[in-house]
Amino acid sequence: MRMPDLATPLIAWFRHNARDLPWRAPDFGAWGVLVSEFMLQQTPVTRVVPRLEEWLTRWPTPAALATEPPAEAVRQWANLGYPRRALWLHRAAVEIAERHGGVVPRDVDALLALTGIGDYTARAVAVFAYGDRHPVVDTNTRRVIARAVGGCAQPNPPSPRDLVAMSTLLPDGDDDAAVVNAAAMELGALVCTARAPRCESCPIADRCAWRAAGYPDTGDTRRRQARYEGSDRQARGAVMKVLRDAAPEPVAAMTAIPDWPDPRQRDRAIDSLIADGLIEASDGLLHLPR
DNA sequence: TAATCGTGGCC
DNA sequence: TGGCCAAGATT
Repeated sequence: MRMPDLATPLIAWFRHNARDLPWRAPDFGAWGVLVSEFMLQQTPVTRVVPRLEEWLTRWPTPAALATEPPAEAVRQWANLGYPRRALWLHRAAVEIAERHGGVVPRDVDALLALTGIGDYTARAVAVFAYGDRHPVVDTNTRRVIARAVGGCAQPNPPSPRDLVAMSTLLPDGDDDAAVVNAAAMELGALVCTARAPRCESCPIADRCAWRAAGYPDTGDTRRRQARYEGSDRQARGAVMKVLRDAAPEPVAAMTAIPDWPDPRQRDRAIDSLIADGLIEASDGLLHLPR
């Protein structure tokens, strides 16, 4: 099966339809891109934008963040969710200060060696901050490729094959690689969405394998998210909120979420947060990590 | 490989 | 209203 040229229409579409997002400013910098990618891991764009501005105003460089205790990163993270990302971003900043002279590395393997950076984030930084040619594959891109190339309604679970598939869509030179990567993501976010895709305004509809096949329901391998209400995650989130709001003052362990319906679950949440390094305990008091 | 990990908006 | 979804990484 020959691969249709998707890059050309994607580039043209992106030039006219890309959202004006802060990290797309030409002088935004590698640190800003790195912070934005951490925040964007599973958190919607609209919630990230204001927090990102605050973060970069307070810590304009990795070294600035590295001089602060992790507690400040966790507190500044606020309600973005998955607070371990704040901890990992702080660790990454320390590693960048110590191992890379305070400069966000450009090499993908060096980026992958940083705490909290995986296949997606490493390549996103190398491509969007430095303009190098690598495949950048997020959940949007996987869905676009699954439909346009694979003819399936939904992507398979993430796999190294995704990187190969995206590579074949990139133009040869470095110049447009970043645009095509960003365009595939943007198309998935705005047009080729998970629910109710807007195929009537899709720039590659005329070469979409899923459309050509008549939009078959190819099944759905996704697993349902666990219920949040009443979960350990909810208990952990409640504990973290109490400690964030109290910081820098510590909180007595017995009074953290005192009215939680299940005391055993509350204790389990506290223990797991300590194990994760998100909180610390001393003399029966809980506080954010110093 | 599969489970785990927050939070909030949307339909 | 409750399930689905959101620029993933780690273990």
